[in-house]
Amino acid sequence: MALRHAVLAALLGEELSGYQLAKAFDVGVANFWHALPQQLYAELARLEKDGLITGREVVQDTRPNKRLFQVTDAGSAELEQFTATAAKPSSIRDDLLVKVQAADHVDTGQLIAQLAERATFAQGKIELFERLLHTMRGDSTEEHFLRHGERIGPYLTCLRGLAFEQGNRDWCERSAAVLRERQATRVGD
Amino acid sequence: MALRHAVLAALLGEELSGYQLAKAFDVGVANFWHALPQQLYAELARLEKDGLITGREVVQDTRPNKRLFQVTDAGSAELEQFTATAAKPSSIRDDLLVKVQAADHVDTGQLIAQLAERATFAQGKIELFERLLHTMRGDSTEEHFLRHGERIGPYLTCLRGLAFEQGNRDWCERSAAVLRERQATRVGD
DNA sequence: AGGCCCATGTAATCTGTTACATGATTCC
DNA sequence: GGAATCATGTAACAGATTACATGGGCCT
Repeated sequence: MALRHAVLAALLGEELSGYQLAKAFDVGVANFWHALPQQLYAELARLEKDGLITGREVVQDTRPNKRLFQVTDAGSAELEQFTATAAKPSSIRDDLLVKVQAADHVDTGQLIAQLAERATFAQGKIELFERLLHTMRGDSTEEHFLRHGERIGPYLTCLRGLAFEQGNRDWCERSAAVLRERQATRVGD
Repeated sequence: MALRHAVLAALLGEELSGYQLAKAFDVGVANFWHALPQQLYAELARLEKDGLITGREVVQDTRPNKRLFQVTDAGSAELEQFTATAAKPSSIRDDLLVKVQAADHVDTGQLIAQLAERATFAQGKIELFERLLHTMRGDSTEEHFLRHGERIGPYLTCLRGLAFEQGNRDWCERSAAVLRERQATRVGD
């Protein structure tokens, strides 16, 4: 039941609509959790029913109306309690790693192509995260912002996302290079 | 349907029983995928039914009998095909990140404690992965092993696992330090 | 005219987790 | 004597993904 808490955490600083939340939880941005729009709309309905968030309708003329949600006191308390319970460690679950595990038994060309593609994707996220970090800290240095900034939670999670994608990029490039070199060696044997 | 392929990839090099697989996919070891024993037994049954693996009974007197599974030609072909399809990027999904996202609104002491605990856990995995890597490459250097070793797939995925846990450890320590310093600052204000 | 963005959902299916069940052997 | 390890599952439930549905406005 952690999506529940992820949504609460996302709504802490700002009122958001389901649609805006969906963008924040999308693969392109999600720096601390990932979920699809359908899950989010369902979760928002449940959270509202349970009184942990409240929604207010915002009428728009040029676009469809939307509902903005904010966390209630009960929601805050729920998050507080969640934080107090032990977290189980997260683990990797990645299609690409499965393919690399089988690297010695499958088509190397395909694998190298996919590693290159993933490295590019990771690079894109790295640049996005760097922009986000810069926006959050404004003109301060990171050091100063982390000491004196008002809201550092999102900054810290974004730092983790950044390091994760740097890890992905570096590992993809290294693995692709290794596989390429072995291809060349085999030909030369 | 990637658990299916993760199991096939794990069985590529060696015959394993459900129990042995379960240990390999456990949180403590899993370097490229994670799954519980129940999932694995179910998946093995399905894979065997579909002819992608075959099992053979091994009778033991001092321990319960076990079934060892190996990948069939059809299983290999399935993996090959899986490798050819595009992989969707993996994303982070971690309770601890959710808590840090809410760092500015929840009990800081609790959070610091959990970050410290996670850092210790990560350190344990780092040491485990380092031992595993050393075992796999034997007396060769990493460079030499990756160029000329026979089976490098598991080595590469283990490298990713290692980097991931180093990232976890470093981030946990950094975040805990930041939160601790802010606590101190607040008291001193 | 075609495609993307805003905005919200329902329904069916697939995957993953939690709880439960059994029973012998080895280690402390 | 009690805990951990070996060894294999079933059943119920929770969570996530895929497919489908709707409809106006904006951009090229």
